[in-house]
Amino acid sequence: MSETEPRSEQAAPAVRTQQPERTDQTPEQTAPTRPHTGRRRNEAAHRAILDAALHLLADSDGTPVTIDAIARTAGVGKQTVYRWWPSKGAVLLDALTDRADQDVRGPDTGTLRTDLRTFVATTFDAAQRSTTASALRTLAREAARDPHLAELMQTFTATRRTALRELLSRGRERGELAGDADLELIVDQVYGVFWYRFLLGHGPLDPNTAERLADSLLTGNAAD
Amino acid sequence: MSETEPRSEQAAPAVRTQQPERTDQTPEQTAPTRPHTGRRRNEAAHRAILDAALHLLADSDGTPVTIDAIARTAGVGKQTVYRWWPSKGAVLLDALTDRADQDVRGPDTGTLRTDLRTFVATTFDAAQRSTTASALRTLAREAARDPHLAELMQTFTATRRTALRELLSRGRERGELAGDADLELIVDQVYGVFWYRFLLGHGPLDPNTAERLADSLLTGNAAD
DNA sequence: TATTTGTCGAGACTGCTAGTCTTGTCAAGC
DNA sequence: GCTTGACAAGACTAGCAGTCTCGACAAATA
Repeated sequence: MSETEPRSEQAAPAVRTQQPERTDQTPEQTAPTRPHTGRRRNEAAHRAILDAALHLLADSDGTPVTIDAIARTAGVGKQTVYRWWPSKGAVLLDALTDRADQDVRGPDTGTLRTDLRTFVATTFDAAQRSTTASALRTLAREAARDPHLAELMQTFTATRRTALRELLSRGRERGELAGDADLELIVDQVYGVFWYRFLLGHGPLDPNTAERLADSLLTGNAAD
Repeated sequence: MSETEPRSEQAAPAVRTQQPERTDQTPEQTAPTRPHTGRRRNEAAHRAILDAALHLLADSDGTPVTIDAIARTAGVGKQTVYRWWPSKGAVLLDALTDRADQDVRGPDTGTLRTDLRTFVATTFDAAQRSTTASALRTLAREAARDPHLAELMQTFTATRRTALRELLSRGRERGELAGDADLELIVDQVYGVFWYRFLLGHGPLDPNTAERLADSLLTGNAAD
């Protein structure tokens, strides 16, 4: 999620409401740029918060994760959390995407069937990993109530949607899909099934399902 | 939702925690069945609560509907709400399904393509009606946090899923689908796309989309 | 070294909500 | 007239997000 939270070693999250580090920059005024004063940010606390959040997200069996719990687990004051993240959702999303693979480039083997099968199977598989799965589920549930978090998640999923759309687009140009195929609808069929089964858990998200889904989408939208 | 909340003129909801009306029945003991004493249930209040809930559900622009607001709008004490429904979610779901068409029998024209197109289009259309749409969205968001409500909603949606599955099953027996077609996956593609677009609102749920989706599902799962 | 600036942990506090409990009232049957 | 149970009103508890305050502490500067 580098586009939403471009954190580096010392940078603050982009979504901060106030950015204390930048108040001295004040463009248009030729204020003397004073690089930094005062105590520095505690990186250990920063890490501890993210770790605690991820840990709680993964452990919580549906029960919502509270900021109090995160702060207590991290051995940190609540204000320290709110100093660096604007809301609970931002912390949770940041914790989840912190270590996630950011360059979601879809496969490009030259054959749409292979690419799509791989993409769907990889998507299903990645979400199933026990560390991620519970955390992602909890996050999605939180997003249902928190519009701010929902927005953050949209930009997160948009990256993956785009990768899939481009994968399909390449295939369509090669004639492996009908010229008038509705790529957006195909994307939604993949992610619709994914989220539906992921959140409700009433059906499998195994490699076999991935293959069936990919193949039926190809056949259903094949060139005449 | 008569299967979840079998209310009639005098019956209490099935999901009640305590059932004051039944404490005197105590089976195994041949207690004298005393039919009823005390003041009767106020049907006007009952209706007012459901109406208020539906009204608030439809009006709320994402903001959660509170029990206080329902009670106040209905001109009713909070305890009167909790006397007849076990939780907020139960009230909301009951309000939404109160007037809904309960016999969700899928169409059966003898041709799968027609049946499926109609079913999908009807599903999309029904959810879009302005009265229902906002209420259903709010309800789904509430269900994300309230496991009890989630369970109630599952039994609600199960009826519709079954209708679709049977529609597909009939078509498969007529040879309009491959013998090994994964009906459950097709059902999930329909409802996956539906809920995905309905909740996120990033793509249309119009008749054209319904037709495309139905046709691609048929082609993608056609008999060889 | 002393001062300033800004972070830290701790925890009190506000505001909101679900759900419970209490109180006094009212209606239906005995 | 008495009992029973529904009723409106509203106080109350418990949990949570987010704010505010406090005294301690660390980095840069004078």
